[in-house]
Amino acid sequence: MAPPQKPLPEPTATELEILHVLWQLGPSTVRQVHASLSGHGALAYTTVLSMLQIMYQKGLVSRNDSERAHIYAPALSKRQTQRQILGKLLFRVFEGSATELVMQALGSARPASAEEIGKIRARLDELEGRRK
Amino acid sequence: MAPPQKPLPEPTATELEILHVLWQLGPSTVRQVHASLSGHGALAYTTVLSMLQIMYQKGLVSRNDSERAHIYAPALSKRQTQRQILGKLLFRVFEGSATELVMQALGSARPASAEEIGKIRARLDELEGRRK
DNA sequence: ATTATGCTACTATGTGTATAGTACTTCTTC
DNA sequence: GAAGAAGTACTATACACATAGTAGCATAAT
Repeated sequence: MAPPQKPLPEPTATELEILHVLWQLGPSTVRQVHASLSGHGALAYTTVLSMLQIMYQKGLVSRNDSERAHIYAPALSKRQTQRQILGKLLFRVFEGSATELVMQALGSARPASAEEIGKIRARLDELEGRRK
Repeated sequence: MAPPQKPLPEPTATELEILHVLWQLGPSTVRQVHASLSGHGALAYTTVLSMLQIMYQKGLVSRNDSERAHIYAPALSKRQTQRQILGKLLFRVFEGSATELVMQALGSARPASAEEIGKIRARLDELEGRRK
């Protein structure tokens, strides 16, 4: 079956775990993903296989089946995925107010080192510069 | 049945829509929620009822059934809920990096007015002050 | 009092998620 | 070439979500 051209659903929590592996390792086989995921209450090999098949159907990953062991790769970059999810969240949870989102993020989550704060400031400067 | 004392699950997308209504209107009957929700492809009255019953079981809303028409109220404030969701998201999607989250939020979503940016800066100052 | 109205409880269905097993196929290695 | 290993496809199950209908009870209206 050819990769469907649907509007790419949001990955679920488990799917995200798998995607994180793929972003880190690059294109990988089921076995590699499974190995990288094995730790605590690890998933069965066939479960990872099933997940990747489902994700392929959804279009969340692409796959190369020219070799015996198919090789899966993320359809979208980590950045792109993060943006997509954040975009949805923005409306679902924050009624579209990016500022509220950022303020909450800076309030609840441990904010970051001084250096990190600097990076955020730089970004703000950039935004203002572009805007003015 | 008494309100269960479980660890409060994350509200789903539909549940959030209902919560937004409750946050806006304050404690409300099913009818009020349903009315406030009716617009586009509105839900049936009984669907809203069912949702609220489920949400009550989950502990997402409290309810006062002293009157004939039960009155539902959010269990957590909007702020609290937003934080909870953001906290989970932080790990699911951003591997715990609050800075990454904020940067992405400032990059993708329309960033906010100059005034809003000021608010964010103020928050950063606060954080630095506290930390140094 | 009888009817009509409004409200909740209970039940139901279709779809998605998470999880995994079985069976079939294809290499690889004696 | 027979046997074992490794891989995928297909099937299955249990639970959650979204949606809504029906029945039964309580209140209100005549």
